[in-house]
Amino acid sequence: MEIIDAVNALAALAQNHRLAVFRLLVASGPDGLSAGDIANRLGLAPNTLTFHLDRLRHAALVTVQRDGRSMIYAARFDAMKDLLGFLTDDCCGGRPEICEITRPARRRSRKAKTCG
Amino acid sequence: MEIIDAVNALAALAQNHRLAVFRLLVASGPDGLSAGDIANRLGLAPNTLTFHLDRLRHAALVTVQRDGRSMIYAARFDAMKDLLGFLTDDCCGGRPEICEITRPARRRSRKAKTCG
DNA sequence: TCCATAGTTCAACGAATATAGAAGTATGGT
DNA sequence: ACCATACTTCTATATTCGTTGAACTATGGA
Repeated sequence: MEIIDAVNALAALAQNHRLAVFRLLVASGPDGLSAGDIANRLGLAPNTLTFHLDRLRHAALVTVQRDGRSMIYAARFDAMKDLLGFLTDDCCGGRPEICEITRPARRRSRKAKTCG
Repeated sequence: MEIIDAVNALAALAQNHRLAVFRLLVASGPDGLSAGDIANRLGLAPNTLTFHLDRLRHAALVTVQRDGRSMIYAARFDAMKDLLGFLTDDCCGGRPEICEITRPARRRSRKAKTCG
């Protein structure tokens, strides 16, 4: 991942509505949601939502797919993973004992693969 | 972490110079770097750099400390960790078998706490 | 074909952003 | 006290961003 891609992804997420949309899609899993569902849940005007979904799409953070009259949007988990990895690249360069960043918080047991 | 905090942090990182600064600080570890060092390495004008460092500081992503005439900036690893966690909260809600996001790639062994 | 539904595109506007130049503040050395 | 160094603050400006209202496209049903 190049820095320009990371900046685009971060800029796409750096807005309250877009971040809410993306998190909603992340929580919804690979099946995604229709634009209408997203608009209803977040209380956004359809054209405003299109604007934000476009930004997420151009940043490669979501995919779209038509289903009848609906457009189904879904989070791109691979892109998300790339971004998180990029942010922590070369962390503490050479002093790994300091860096605990990518350890994703509450891992309560090996069986409970929490996603958070 | 509230969504507003996440948006602020993401917005702070969503700019090529700021992302470069932050990654440089992340790679430099807890000792940080002086503003002058950062400016030299990244080729930024001092006032421009101050502007960007301010944004990172207000987003709680870096700390500052005076050392003689120099200002020493360092990454806040705790804030970074919080942000990454927030992005993946409730991931795939209820279907953890799908979600591999927060698994930070190469974890070669439990002893080698790689930072990437 | 006619119409409703589901989204998208376009134009306009106020607000926020990034940068540069100039001036200002604080520390250290002589 | 004087000066240089190291940053910061102030002012101005061009650019980008987010929202709205209106018009437009595409699909599905009667």
